Amino acid sequence: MSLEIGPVNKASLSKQVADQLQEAILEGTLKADDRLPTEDDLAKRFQVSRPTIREALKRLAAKNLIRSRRGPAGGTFVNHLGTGELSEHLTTASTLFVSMNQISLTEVSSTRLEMETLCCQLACQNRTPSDLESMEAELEQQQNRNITSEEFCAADVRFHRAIADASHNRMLSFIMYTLIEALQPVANMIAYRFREREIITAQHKRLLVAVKNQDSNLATAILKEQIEYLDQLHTEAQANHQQKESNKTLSAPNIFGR
Amino acid sequence: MSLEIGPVNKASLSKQVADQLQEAILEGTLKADDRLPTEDDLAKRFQVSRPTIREALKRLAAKNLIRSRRGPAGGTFVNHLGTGELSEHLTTASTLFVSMNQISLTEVSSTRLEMETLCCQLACQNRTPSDLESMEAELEQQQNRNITSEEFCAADVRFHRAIADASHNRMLSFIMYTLIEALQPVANMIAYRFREREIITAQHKRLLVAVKNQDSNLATAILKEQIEYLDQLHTEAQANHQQKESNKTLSAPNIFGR
DNA sequence: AAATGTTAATTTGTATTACAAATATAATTT
DNA sequence: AAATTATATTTGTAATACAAATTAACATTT
Repeated sequence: MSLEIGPVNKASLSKQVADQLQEAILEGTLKADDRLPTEDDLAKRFQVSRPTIREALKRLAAKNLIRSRRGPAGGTFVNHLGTGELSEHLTTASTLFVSMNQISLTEVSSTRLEMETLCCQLACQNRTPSDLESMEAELEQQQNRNITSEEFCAADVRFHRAIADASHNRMLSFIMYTLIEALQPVANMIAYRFREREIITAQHKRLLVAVKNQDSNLATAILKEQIEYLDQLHTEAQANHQQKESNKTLSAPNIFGR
Repeated sequence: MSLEIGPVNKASLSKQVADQLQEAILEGTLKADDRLPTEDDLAKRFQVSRPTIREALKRLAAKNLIRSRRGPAGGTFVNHLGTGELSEHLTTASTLFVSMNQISLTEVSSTRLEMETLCCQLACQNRTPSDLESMEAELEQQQNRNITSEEFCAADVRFHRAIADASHNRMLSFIMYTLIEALQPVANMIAYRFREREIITAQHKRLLVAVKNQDSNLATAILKEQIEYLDQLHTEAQANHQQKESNKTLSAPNIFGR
């Protein structure tokens, strides 16, 4: 019998297994909520040991492609990836990207301005009553002076997400989620004071009206105004932050002390 | 003595370890090309077994955060993540997104058109001689009639990546890489015939000149022309493809036959 | 002395086995 | 009949051993 060895597969077994499983998911052989065979089963089918299978599964778990539960009726299942999970996944990647490649927040911010402008234009065309409602809901939260700045930030994020969704272009929403998220640290750093909150909220209010009236030019102008305002705040805040940064000792117990 | 148990950490050990390591990379404690302690060392430091460490490492490996080699002077190293590696990671996510959420390629394509237009405008402003060189290099490859259609597609992808890079906005490049990649299956499906290759290549040639001359209007017009042309080809090809699809039996040896 | 081949040590990759923890189902008891 | 307990199943963790790869040192030969 032919041994079928040939050019030895260089990739590690766990990677090969992971790739085959991922392929099956992508191909649709394994659909959302499908249950994979048990680890023992997989080990038998792939003719490898269980730890190898587990390493492969961890690769997929890191990509949020699968989840697993213990017990009978437990097992490993294919995740149904929605905008949420995937953009979460994107976010970690882009956060990494921003932090490792020392991308200036200016670059991120300018990209966001351009893309959100695009969203705005589309939103003016395609917004439905339900889109306007979700924007309005967030706006009301922002007008409540009793919420913490974290809550205000979160409502801010959701407001901008609502604009993205109103574009009714899911690919665009997907990307915007990431961009908004990537700038979240900045928003937190600014940690809106009440005065700034009011300005932002007022801008949001005008923006909502513009979108409702399908006035694309006005909407994009307000958007530009807001993002430039935020950039300005950020630049101002940076000086203060620099000080804190230099005082900050590495408090986390360093595992890699050498 | 207080037992320090409290609300038991619900997350699995391997996840906790992975998170701590990722944190260390993000924080900068572990820099690019740094070598992690050996797996045995890590096992001792984290007080867990080696398989657990390995599962954690596989999670990071799946994100392309680390690489490992065997042997002395081998070990596990932190990757220096560029646009390429990270977007490769994202590609699976966005491909999934497109395939699972049934996003119409129209949406993806229109998003790409808008974003690449933006890239083009910036590229006209900021392109350096080296940018033009890399575009030219890919163009020459495309003019060679002896390459396969896969190679042509790859050169096409690289050409558009070069435009994205010429914008000199890394965040934008990052997103564009993902978008270009997400449309790669479409390009493969069209599987350029020679006639179409020539048209595409001619468009690229004009595009290069326009970018070189910093003629933003012309460049974006050509881009629009190309993407609309591709959309048209795609629509035509879809009919033919539908047939093949229905004839296609699941040829791959199905591991999950039940 | 220099080049080359060989051996040994180190580190990741894989396999085996065993047990712990969680959880759903079935059986048992009240 | 309801609550509780057993039990079986499946993932999570551990310990250990060996295989494969690769580097470095050493020995051998020219």
